[in-house]
Amino acid sequence: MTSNEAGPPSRYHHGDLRNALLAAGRTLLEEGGPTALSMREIARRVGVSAPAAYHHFSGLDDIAVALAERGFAELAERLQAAPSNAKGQLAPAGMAYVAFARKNPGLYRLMFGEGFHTAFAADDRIRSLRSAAYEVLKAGLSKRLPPDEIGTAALFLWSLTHGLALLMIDGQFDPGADPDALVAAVLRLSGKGLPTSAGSRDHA
Amino acid sequence: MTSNEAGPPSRYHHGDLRNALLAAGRTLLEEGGPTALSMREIARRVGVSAPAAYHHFSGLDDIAVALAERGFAELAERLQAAPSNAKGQLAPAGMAYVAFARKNPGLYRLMFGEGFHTAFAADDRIRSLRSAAYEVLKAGLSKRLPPDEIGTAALFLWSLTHGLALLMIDGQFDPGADPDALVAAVLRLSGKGLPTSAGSRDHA
DNA sequence: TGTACATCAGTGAACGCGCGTTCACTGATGTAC
DNA sequence: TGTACATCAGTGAACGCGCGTTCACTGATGTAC
Repeated sequence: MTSNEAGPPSRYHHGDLRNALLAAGRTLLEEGGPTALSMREIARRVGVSAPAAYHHFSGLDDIAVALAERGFAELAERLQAAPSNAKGQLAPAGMAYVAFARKNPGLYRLMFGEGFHTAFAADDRIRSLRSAAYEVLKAGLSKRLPPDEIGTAALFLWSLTHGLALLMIDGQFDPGADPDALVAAVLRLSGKGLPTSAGSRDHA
Repeated sequence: MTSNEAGPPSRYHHGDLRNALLAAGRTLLEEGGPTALSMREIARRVGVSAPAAYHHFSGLDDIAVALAERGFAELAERLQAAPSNAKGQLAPAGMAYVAFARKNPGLYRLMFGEGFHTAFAADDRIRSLRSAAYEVLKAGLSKRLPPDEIGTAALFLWSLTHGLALLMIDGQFDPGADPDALVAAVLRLSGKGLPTSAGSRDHA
């Protein structure tokens, strides 16, 4: 008789309202993007009055921050899990990055859009999760590049994956029959472009 | 005594309200991004009642479309004016692209965000201006690449510039003391990455 | 085991806001004669 | 050159909406004795 079984449909005390609100927020995000995020709609979906949410979050910003935190944590995890880090290959990390954005377009837009930018910048956990994700990128690069080129190369790679992800998410081009193959092909160009394989070293 | 001199501050008939509304809309866009775009606020800034705007636009979407049209026209123009097209170099076009976005961040977000996506997709002029801009990119590539690789390469280049532009616009990283130099450095990596200079051809 | 009570987690009603849009209107303009 | 009138481009008031948030409240829970 714990409170997290698939329990009685309505109780006065919800039992796990905080998580339920976050789940609803996330769904809402995927349905209508960051601008659709709304206190009242989230509460409505959970079947609870809007003021109830204030027992768990200080306001809408607070919910957005919590959602973004989870998003950055998941993104960092996916990047770390990608095989790229081990072998110094970049494409797998890039694929994982774009795949995350494509699977969670609303969340991704929340994380990187300007809407809650100031709120996110003030949140320590988000800041550290963000930089953790970025470090994964850089770690992959450190196996191929001299230290002083890593910063630029990381920004290059981030720009490419971020841009590609957003273009796809926003439906800015026709991805054709096999979007994954297209992503792979585009990312492959980045690999060729990085100095390790771009110069004469491959052929020396 | 034409109506577009720096004339009497208030007349009943404005004289050039349509353009004034668009100008105000653009300013608003730069101040608060696409979500700040509002019929009432635009009218307020021009010093006119909100319903007056309906004599010139069918609604807010219509204003957004008109603003985006101008944006795409300007972007296409800047890309065409970049020296890249002539010499087959890509960096100048990339620089011009990112520069446009950085100079008009609100407009750029309007153009490529999801907010008015359906409205834009239904607009013929926007569609053709968009593809005109894209053709400039492809034209530059056609001088360096076999035809069957151009599609992927163009998407690569677009992703890179789009991503870099948005990361900068949204303040997602610290651009350091010389942002332009950073942009140039990042774009340079893309040049090295494209097959023309990436393989052994440079060294054969 | 039973009861008093503090605490926690909900509720409905309400406030004030800004928005897009519609309406019936009026003032200004320009054209026909 | 003067006047009637159609047309155009504004106006203020109003509708209905959804929002974030606050308030005073009540129902449920769990702990001390």
